[in-house]
Amino acid sequence: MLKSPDFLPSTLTVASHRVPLSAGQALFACNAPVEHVYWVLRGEVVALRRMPSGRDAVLMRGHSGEFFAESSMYMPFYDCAAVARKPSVVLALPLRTLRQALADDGHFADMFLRNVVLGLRRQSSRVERLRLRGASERIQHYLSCEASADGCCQLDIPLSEWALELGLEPETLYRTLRVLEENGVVTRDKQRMRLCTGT
Amino acid sequence: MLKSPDFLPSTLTVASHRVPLSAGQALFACNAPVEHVYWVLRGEVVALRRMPSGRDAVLMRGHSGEFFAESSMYMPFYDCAAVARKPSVVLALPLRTLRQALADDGHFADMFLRNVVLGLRRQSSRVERLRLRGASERIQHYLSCEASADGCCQLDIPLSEWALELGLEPETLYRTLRVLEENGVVTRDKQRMRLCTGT
DNA sequence: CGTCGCATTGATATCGCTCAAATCCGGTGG
DNA sequence: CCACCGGATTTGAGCGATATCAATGCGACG
Repeated sequence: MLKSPDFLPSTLTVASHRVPLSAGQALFACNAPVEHVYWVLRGEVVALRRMPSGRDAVLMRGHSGEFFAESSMYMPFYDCAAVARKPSVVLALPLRTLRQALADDGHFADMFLRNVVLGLRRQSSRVERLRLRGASERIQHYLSCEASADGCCQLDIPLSEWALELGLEPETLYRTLRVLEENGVVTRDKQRMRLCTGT
Repeated sequence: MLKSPDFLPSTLTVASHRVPLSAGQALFACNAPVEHVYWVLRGEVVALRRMPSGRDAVLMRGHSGEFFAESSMYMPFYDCAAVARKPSVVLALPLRTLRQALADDGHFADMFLRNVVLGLRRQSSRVERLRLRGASERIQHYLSCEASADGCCQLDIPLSEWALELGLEPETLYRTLRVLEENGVVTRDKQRMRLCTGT
């Protein structure tokens, strides 16, 4: 689980260092200079912005096996803070070395771009999903987008987590799922969903 | 308005071609081979997936001055269709030439990555905003994120469009904005907003 | 002057959130 | 093997925020 991505060039591997984080611990502060891009080895890290109301808005989220804070790599200073949500370990990649590697190593540049591009795809899909009104629309959008070739969708998270992903409360998800099943729109076996074809 | 991005290398400019689209016209079909990445010169293009229910789910949206379908550049076939929502003009960049340019032209590769990365940032910010419950929270999140250094926010779109961006109905936006003004949380002059600091 | 799109306000219906309680299920320890 | 526990899952009841429907004002533009 603590493996670096296999496409990292040796220059980056050598220059990087691991940062263990306990739950709640800060990775970087707002207004700090951007000096690293991170790869999440384990756990979960979130980018937070303090809103005038005093509440913290989550801007971004990084899970195991994802880059984190790569969207700040073109800015001099962070405009948000980052803290670990769970006990985590991240790999800190120095920005200078990263830029050099992107320029020198075509294969790495391609893989890096690929990661960012796929992340963009995922986020865009989420945006459109969250824009939908109604729980059942969001559920169907998700299943339609994330289903494999056979039309099934194996969730590896509890439904209560899925609810958050969909921007719903767990109770609403349970209820709506039930209705969709009754109407034959989806079939379900534990955490294996299937969106049924038809009208 | 129909200007290509200025960082396009000449090889791409030469190899590209403009595609005018009427409202509702298809740009590419699902399962078609991925042969281009697009730059939206004018209008709006959306990526659609037909849901089993028969409805179309919007996966992605491209506006003027944005790349479109770049997230498919690592896939052999499109898994969604694309159609213009308004009369539009897009610049079609051949994928082969694009890849070559990314490999050969470091500056272009950097600018391209920059575009994708900033797009990712924008989408991530939107995701977290749409996750917020309540119209006023979303409004404040937006203003807090998009405000310039002086804390002001000049909207270049009608409020009704802003409402869609926020995942709200226009009426709700008008009303909530009114309440926020009355409470002194925001000041407003036509389409110039300002989020007031304080509790 | 008429029309059209945007902005605004009112009244009402609806949907999802909240609080609450019961059940299920996997894991743990006796 | 069984009792127990905590988290996940269900289901119920009621409330509040937002969508929806409707009507009016308003400014741009032909």
